Amino acid sequence: MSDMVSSLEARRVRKQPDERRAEILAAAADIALAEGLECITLRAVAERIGVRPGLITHYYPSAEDLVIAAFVRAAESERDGANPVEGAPLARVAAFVRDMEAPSSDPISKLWLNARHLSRFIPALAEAVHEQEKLNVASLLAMIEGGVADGTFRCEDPLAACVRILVAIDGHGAYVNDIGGFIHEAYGCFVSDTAEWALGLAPGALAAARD
Amino acid sequence: MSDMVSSLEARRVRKQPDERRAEILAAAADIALAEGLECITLRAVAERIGVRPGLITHYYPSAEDLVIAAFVRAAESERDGANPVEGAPLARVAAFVRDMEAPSSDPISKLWLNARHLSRFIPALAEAVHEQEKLNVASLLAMIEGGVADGTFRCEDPLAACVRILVAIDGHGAYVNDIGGFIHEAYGCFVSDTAEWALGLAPGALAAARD
DNA sequence: CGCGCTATTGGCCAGACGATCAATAGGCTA
DNA sequence: TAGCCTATTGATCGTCTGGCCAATAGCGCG
Repeated sequence: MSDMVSSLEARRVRKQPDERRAEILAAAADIALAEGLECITLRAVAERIGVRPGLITHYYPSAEDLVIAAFVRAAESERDGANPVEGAPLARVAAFVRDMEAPSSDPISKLWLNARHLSRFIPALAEAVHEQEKLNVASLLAMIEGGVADGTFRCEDPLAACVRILVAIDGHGAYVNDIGGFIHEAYGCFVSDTAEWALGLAPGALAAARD
Repeated sequence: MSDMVSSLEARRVRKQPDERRAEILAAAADIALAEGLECITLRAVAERIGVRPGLITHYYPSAEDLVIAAFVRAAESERDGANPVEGAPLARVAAFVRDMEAPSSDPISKLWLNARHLSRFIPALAEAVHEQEKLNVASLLAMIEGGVADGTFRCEDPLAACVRILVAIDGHGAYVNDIGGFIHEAYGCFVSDTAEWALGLAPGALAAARD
């Protein structure tokens, strides 16, 4: 037990560039979700994976690029992770809306709020946000069009309904950092209510679809 | 012309503490609206009013307190500035909604987005945001209740309608830093549409109320 | 008119940030 | 097993931040 994984680990580990790059990006994405994009510093990322700050600069010469890449990765993994492609349109939208309103979505809500604000100062991040937005639109729009085709949803303009639901999600997410609960229960189910309104469903139809 | 207002102004001006405090707060609020809360630094505020950074610390020993005070002041001045107490409820809500959707509200939208995100790291700011929220609710709720009383609006729960409209405003404002226009016109009039839905108005009723 | 109170200054500190570069050492290959 | 390529380090720089404190000078009062 002379050289176990001691607390003062100083052993230098050499990895393949691709692997190291992926490791750095994963660490940065973790920080983005858990602590915020502003906390993605050379030193914070380096410490998390047990290397020296200079190495982060070596793989990401511009720290700003790492921040943007971390946001993209976090947003992508979130979209891929919780979007079941199976099931009826009503059930899929109901599940999507439920997830968005659930506390489990707080980290991703915080990330989007974070990225939307930071886009003010980082134009390249604004572009990445816009790109991820379009992907979210495509994902939700597909669900809606499926429901319109089989008569479940009743709306003239599926894209308009999609936009309304996504904006509602951002409105809901804007309060993710608030203290205490909100003033009224209408906040907690704002996304559901808006979705029902936008999709021409009866009030409570989405809540009922969650068996 | 030996000593005009030269570019290298070094003359020391002595003011009353109250006056100086107000001057500092006003400068900080200006920065908050124009550049963002993160740009309220001792040096930035000092330079704007032609004093040395140390003086800002003298009046605001905690720079964080100045940031919070600047947000409160900017939010208050905005609420006081554009809320006509006269007119019919329909006209007042229509004007309020129109203002929120207009590009002229971009600075205040950016400020709220900014404050909501920064609340994640500054608990005291989160409290201030919550306080300003309650004031906004009270202001809008009064308008709505007036319209419900005279039969203009048809909604069972005025507070629920108020909450829905305010959340819609935040959803709309979340895109204030986006590049290019949005994908669909449903975004541009999301607040109007949501307000009509929440208040039991016919689609287009608010737009029509803007003579 | 001159004195004293205090608003204001100048200087300085420690800490965190991104970035750069020569020196080092890990691990594959011959 | 010896050696080379390069991934990784350590050290250092310049800049920004908030915060502190003694010294200075503006302005009102006597």
